[in-house]
Amino acid sequence: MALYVHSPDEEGEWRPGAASNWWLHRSLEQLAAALHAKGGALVIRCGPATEQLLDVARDTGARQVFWNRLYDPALVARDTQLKARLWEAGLTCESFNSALLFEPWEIRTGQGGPYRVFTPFWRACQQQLDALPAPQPAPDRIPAPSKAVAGLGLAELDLLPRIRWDRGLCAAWTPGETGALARVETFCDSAMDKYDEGRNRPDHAWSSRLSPHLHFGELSPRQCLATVHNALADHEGARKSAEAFVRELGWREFAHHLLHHFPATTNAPLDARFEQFPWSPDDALLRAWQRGRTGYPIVDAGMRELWATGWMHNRVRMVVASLLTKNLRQHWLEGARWFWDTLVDASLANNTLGWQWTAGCGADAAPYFRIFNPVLQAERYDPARTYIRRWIPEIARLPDGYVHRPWLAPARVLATAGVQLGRDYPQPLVDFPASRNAALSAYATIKAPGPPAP
DNA sequence: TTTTGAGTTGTTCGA
DNA sequence: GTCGAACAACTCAAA
Repeated sequence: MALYVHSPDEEGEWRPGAASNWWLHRSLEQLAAALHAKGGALVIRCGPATEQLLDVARDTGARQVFWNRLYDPALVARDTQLKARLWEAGLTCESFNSALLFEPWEIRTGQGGPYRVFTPFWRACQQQLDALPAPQPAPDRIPAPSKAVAGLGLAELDLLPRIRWDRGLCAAWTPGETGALARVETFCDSAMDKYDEGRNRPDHAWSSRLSPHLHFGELSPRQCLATVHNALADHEGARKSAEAFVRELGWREFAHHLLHHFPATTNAPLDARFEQFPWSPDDALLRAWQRGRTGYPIVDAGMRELWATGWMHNRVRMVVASLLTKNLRQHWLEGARWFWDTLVDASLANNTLGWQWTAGCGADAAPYFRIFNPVLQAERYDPARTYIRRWIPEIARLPDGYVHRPWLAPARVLATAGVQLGRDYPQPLVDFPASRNAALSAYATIKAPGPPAP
């Protein structure tokens, strides 16, 4: 018998957000249907996991409990206690790794410690990739519970939004294992061979979009690996792109490695000097960024894509995060919390790594001068302006030369395109060169102090 | 212990 | 337009 226990209170401050809940509902719906089709059933419960599990075990007479491990710090603590309580109650427990290629504690430096830099971490992983066991096929039949077990209806979990803001999500995604397998097949067939370059292009569907499926366990990274290897046999020319794709799986591993070894980084910078960083909290700036009204088209396009579909292209994530933390000087946690609520692939490990990396306070020594120029990034990665025009229709009629920087358009051009800056589309919230220099100065204030005074 | 090479994804400036 | 250098110095990981 399969059991899902809904217990967001046990996830503390980082309980799943609205977009994650939408996905979860759809995914559970699919899972229940898939189990039913094989003769089984999904029992849904709500409440503290330990009590619910003990209760279900009493009802069913179950002797053994199996699950796949989770890695968010609050859930590790919960599941450790859970396992002890179940053993005390006479149940046999066994947990497995399905979510990751390697357990976060398995990969160690020569000194036995955790890695803080991706490249050596990934080199160490690569030496063990070939030894990974191949994924096993799912069973054909799943036995039904021997007697009826009380459970909730999915709707009782109250996961779907009350007002229908989820239409864009419905159109963009197919949650569930079937959708996940279809996505990975489509990716291998149509985009994998150009992934090395294509993954940077928000104007095309050339990234894998597997992140929410991976996050919800509908697909495992070992399955991804196996599928990619099979596809490689067909066209050898894609080797470089396949490596790039597998390396992205490696980043996911690295994020979990860091979260395991530095669990406080969900809320505090890994680089302690950043405790002193002169952030400049401003609700109006934050809100404009959230709503896609910064005046920088590539940023606003990304924020609107996120709001509409629950997802944003990774290249654009970096650009919007750089603008928020560096040019607008808003705390990276504000960005992390917004992503947490709006992303269907919100993952504590990946979200924490991404935001700390962009803010410069994370694991890799991100050089202080890495501040994305939203105009250059837009021209490089949205050369035909299709991404901007799709998400910012109010400036779509501007000629190519001004779509990425409407504030430079002469009055006559704006008038012809029917755009009045400040009314139809905002002026930039900040001047890029000035805010860039201000950010560089702010970084200088927290640089390593000189030698200690005598 | 010391040394050495290197570090996801960038931008700007000047030749 | 293109290209290479500069942008600080530091920390990490391995030899």
